[in-house]
Amino acid sequence: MTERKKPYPFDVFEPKWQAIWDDQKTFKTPNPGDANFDASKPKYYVLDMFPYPSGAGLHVGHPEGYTATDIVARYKRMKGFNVLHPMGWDSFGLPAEQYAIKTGQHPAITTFQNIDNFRRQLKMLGFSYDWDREIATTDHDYVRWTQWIFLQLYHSYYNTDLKKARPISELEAQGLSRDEIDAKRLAYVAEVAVNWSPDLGTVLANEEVEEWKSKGHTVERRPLRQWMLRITDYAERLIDELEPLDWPESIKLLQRNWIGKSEGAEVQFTINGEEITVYTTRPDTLFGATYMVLCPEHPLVDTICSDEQKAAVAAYREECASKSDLERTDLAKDKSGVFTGAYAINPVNGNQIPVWIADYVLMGYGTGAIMAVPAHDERDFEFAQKFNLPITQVVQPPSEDINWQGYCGYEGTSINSDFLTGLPTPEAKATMIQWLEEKGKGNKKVNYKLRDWLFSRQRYWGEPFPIVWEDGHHKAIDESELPLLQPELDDFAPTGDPRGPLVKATDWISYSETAQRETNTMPQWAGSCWYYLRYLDPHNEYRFVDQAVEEYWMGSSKQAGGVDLYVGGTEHAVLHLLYARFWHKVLFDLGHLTTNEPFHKLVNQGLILGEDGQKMSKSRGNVVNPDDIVLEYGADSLRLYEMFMGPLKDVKPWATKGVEGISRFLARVWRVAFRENQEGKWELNPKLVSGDSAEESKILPSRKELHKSIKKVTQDIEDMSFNTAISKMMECTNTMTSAEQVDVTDYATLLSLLNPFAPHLTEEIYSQLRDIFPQLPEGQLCQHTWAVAEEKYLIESSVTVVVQINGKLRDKMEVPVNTSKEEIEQLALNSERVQSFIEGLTIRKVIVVPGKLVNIVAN
RNA sequence: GCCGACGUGGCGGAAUGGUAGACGCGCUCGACUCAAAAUCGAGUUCCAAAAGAGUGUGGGUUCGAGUCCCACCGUCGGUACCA
Repeated sequence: MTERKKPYPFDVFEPKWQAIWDDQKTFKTPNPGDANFDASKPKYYVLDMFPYPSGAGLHVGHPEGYTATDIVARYKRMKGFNVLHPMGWDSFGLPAEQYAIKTGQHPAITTFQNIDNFRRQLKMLGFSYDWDREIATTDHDYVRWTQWIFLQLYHSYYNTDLKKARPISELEAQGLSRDEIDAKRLAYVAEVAVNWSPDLGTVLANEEVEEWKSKGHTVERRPLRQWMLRITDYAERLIDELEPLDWPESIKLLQRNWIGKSEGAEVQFTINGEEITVYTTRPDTLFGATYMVLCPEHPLVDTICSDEQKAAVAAYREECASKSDLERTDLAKDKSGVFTGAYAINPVNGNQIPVWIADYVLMGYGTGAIMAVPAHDERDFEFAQKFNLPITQVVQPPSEDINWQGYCGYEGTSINSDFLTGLPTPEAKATMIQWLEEKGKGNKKVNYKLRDWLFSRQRYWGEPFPIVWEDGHHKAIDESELPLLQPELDDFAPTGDPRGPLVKATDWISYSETAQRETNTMPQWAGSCWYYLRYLDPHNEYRFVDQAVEEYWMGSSKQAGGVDLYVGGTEHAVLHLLYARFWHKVLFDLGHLTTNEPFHKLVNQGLILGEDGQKMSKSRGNVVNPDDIVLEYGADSLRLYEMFMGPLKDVKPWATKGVEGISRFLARVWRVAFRENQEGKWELNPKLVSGDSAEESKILPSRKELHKSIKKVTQDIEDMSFNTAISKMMECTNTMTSAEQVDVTDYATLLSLLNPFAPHLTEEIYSQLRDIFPQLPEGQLCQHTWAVAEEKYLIESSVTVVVQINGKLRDKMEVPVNTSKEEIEQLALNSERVQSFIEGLTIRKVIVVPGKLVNIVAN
């Protein structure tokens, strides 16, 4: 790359201002109780999703959201808010651990190096974070409180009457047994089928399986004893309390679908005198239940299976057990199953129906058993066809055109259904539920797709559980023993032992003569579940966050949720945002927090694609490195370009030519203030004037444009429509560029509008101008008050009114602002062009929109 | 399959139901220069221009539709036997 002259000297002043902000702690935010805290100002908490500090460094996607929040943060400060704008690191994670295994280097070392690199890159972009609040989830001090929160979960249960978490001590007081209590904890142990990767030596979340498989790792299904968090108890609240939040409707929907609420009934069938419960959303179709299906893992399978079918059933169960969730769904097209030899009695008509097992019924949802109604369920229909099972129609579709066979989901009228016959579906459902409840054969039931959260991992680089095992029972260690750090290990490699690599630390494991430590660690989600709370009070040694501080930053009497603005990618629409909401609610229930929701307003930035319109990836070779862009065009150009590309939430392709355009714009802003002299030095542009040297007529066009810009930019920032704000500032700059004179205060005001977007350039120009024009207000622009548009400069004396004939544009005319409707109509009709078009036509109607247009309807 | 978002110049994108294409990129021409770069100025939806056409397609509502309604097509994202 050849070194060419910079269009303006960003390479000199950008590092200079970054150093000033660092040294003077310009963006340090005091807490309530701190010396220079101003309680009269309203608060505003702007949060970014903190990054995982990968070895690859910052991606251009990071500065997109981070610039948006930085603009808002700087704007709100100028508007007179106490602004909290922190940054930190989500620094536990599998990649660091894999790298450690490969190189033998401790993951803490690479993690710290990566954090240093990320911090350098973020500072290079001039974000106004309060770096004194920086945290990393791997900090010992942070781990301590993550573990403390886990203990809050461990020591709580969900009280279904109060619909909130309550301390376990309440159950102890009720005299419940140890096992009964353990079965109610929000953090509990269960034997579950997991995705185990022998070569990674850990279980993986369902959504991680694909990724690691593609990297050549093997993943298998096996039952393991795991820590679980009882998020399902919160399913209802996680749906209901989403409602008042200012989130994109599509994200709310995504969460609702993920939680998957459905309303129906549980129905008791009997097999050989034993009761078995099924769940259905269509109790009105009970008369059409012609067979029953249990999932292969159902506990009743062994007891009901007939001798003749034992071998076949056992073979089928084995086949299913070896399949992963993924393989099971891959084979979704083709139904498989085996007859158990048993028959169930349908409670509504006493019919004997065959009981099958099939893998299209899942253990984890409902009761793991279904009544099959092949006439009105697509899957049951397929299955019944394949195995020649009877099909009985019990719902008449709403229209003759609809084929009832296997057609599901419609509501119609019950037929062939005894006491339900003739009833429309909603009434039939209600009637059936009432009948079941009266006979003690079933009840109304709400079900959720959401499963409990599998919370353990078999990794080294994660928070250890503050738990020990004694006599086969788990128990919490004391809070005073926190943080419980991982032992030092030279070898982190997986052993194949499903307890994880920590089993190698024999000294560490041994807690006492009789007790041993839990060797599982927490998933990466743990740290990201509450980091926004630790920012509030990051150095507190006594509490995870001080109560008064938490109440100030998170509390609000008017809105739901504490963080005023949260910006991040859609990839976290469900998991992170659901997990964080869950933890927040538990802490709220236990009295530790003031709001029941963490994030009031959520905005998702859109993905930035490569120049080729494809997703950026190393293999495609279309990755843009922010370091390169900053070197060539400067940080302000990168910031501005990413905001100018298009609406924040849209997916949009990168174009380096576009960065050049933005760089030209910033150079134009610079050249309103400075011009190059003979020696190539920048000197004051003589068009900048003040006081007596200003000629009203020469400075007025710029001033008018400026005030329009103030209005537009203010509104656009409020709407987070940054691209249009920038185009308005471009227009204003263009006006000043071509003006003969510009009043220096007008120009300074433009700089203050641009300051949140391009902080380095604007501070540099302003500080230089203040040396020449001492009448300008003191201090950095970012500490000034946001400009207010003056009405007198917004008023125009005349407007362009367009004249349409039958909706087609035919003429334009310039009229004084206050011209009456009647006058405008007359002027339009008198226009020569209009005359030529309406010649020979009859005018039917004339519509006049004052100040805008005239539409003449004629034929 | 289902759910959601989106379809506007050569490109990124603007448009409270009221002048479609702001602003920027690219391109063309001009000024400056020995020359180039940079910069500044003019132009740039299509058609040679007038007329006309034009916001994925077809209908509808309206004096007037990119915008509202119905149907369809396409692209992207999420989800996947949830009974």
